[in-house]
Amino acid sequence: MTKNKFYVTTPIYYVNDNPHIGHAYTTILADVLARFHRGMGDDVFFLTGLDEHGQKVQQAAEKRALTPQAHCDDLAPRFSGLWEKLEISHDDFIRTTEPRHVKVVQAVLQAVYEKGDIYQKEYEGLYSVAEERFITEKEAESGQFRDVRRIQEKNWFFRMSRYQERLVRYIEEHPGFIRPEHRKNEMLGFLRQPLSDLCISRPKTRLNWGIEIPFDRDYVTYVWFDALINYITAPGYLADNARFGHWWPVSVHLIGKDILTTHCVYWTTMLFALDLPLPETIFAHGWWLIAESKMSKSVGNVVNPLDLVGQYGVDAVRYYLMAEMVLGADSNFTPENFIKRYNSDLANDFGNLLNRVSGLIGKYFDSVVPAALELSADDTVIMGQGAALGGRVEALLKEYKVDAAINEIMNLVRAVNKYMEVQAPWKLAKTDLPAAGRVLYVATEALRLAAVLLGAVMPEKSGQVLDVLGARGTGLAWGGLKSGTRLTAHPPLFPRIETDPSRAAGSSVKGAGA
RNA sequence: CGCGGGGUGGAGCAGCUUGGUAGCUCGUCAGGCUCAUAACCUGAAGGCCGUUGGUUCAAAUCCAACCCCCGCAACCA
Repeated sequence: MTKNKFYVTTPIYYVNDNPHIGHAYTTILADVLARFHRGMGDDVFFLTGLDEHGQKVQQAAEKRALTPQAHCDDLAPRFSGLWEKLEISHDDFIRTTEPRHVKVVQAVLQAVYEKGDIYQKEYEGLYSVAEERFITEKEAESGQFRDVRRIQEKNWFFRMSRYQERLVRYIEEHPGFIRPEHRKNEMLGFLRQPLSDLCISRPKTRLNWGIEIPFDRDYVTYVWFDALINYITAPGYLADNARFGHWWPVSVHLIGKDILTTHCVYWTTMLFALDLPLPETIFAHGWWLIAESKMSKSVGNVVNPLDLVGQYGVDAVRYYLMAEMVLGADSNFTPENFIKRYNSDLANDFGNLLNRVSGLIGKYFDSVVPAALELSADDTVIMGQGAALGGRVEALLKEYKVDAAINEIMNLVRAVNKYMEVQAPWKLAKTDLPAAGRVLYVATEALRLAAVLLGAVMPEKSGQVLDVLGARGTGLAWGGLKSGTRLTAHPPLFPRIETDPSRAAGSSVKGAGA
């Protein structure tokens, strides 16, 4: 069996930003894909990190009377800490101020310069001091930019226009390159206009918190040839050829739809200039729309999904974000919606199923997993569904249909609940104990498979289920659950969130499995 | 005519490529079961598949026009 490699990235986030649901969503998505691929036995490299240069960082640092580096060092843990809390399993966390990155950026600039793809010219345009960038006429008209002035400045430009035709051809010849499909069309539409060259520098007089351009010490490079390069720095470009060759090209860059052009045009033409293969896939997901509560302004209850982590656990939030959003489309977040999904999927279907089987095995088999000899036709149906699940989930994930993959797993859980109802092992136990044991084995084994697959989405809760079943580390083949294993006691996996105040008051959830 | 995506029972989605009983989850109503976290299972109600024409024996599915929503049009996940 050959190991496939899977290299996944998130964008590097701007260190000055406050981490929010968007950062978290992209990163959790990357984590789920990484964990799924690890589970399938693939060789995985999962990269995330921080963009630490730029004027905003410089200004913020000045305000705090810190060096920019000290400022970054102080802010970086806001992200790395959140990732720890969200159970993110990245393999590398790159910061653009690290020497390994600075080296690569300078080498890349030098190489592209020598190739003739970087040149200097006088640029005149409208500049927004507040936004730290040149803006278009149209943007200026919008009136959304403060401190707009027309300035002239010599800068270095990347000859991006040169690669336009080649890029269009590449996109057309590689259907899976830009996803979802409509984003590809968007890019092709964008590329119908002539592409101009990309300004990649800032004079140090205006900005010095950046990477110095090796062939002109009066300038630093500005964002593109800094930030985007991180995707090749981390896997070892120019530092470790064997390692880099193993990982590159990246399997998928996960991005928000707002930075589509950056990745599909700027980054890819940079790669052309470097004679490197393009990413296999650039996937742009949608945004979470946080519904403003029109009805209860007085309460001011705009809930950030991340706030729910403390209350209901990181796994529940990860599950919700992954199951609810159709990848690529926008989604609405509401607390009501979250509670609905939590209760119906996690508490009622999944968590409760664990209670059902562990309770019955406790009652009739002294908590020892019974044997399953000679499966009936009904048993075989469940077994077949369970055994096929891994393949189905894998196929859906290859299409980036995370919500559908999760639904597929939940379908097995629902089927097992139904199977239990039909077989009624609590009745069988009174007349035919081995038959009851057989049913309970089949149900529990199917639950185990669901838990293994859900491990990518809910690492902690999945682990808890597998611990109860004494099956941690088992795989996707039917039969991972061993007869004779003693189940351990456990509290309800996902206690219901009680929304009916008449019930919420006094009724505490009784500890099951005890 | 700038380019593109979409309009499917109360909500969110699938189906459209390769026309032929409109499917899933949630919600609602009724029943069943009683092992379980008032959970689980079954059944029902609810859709002229944006509008109008066309092709066809037959269209949510193909074609045309129109209406509405959204995205992109050089850097906020």
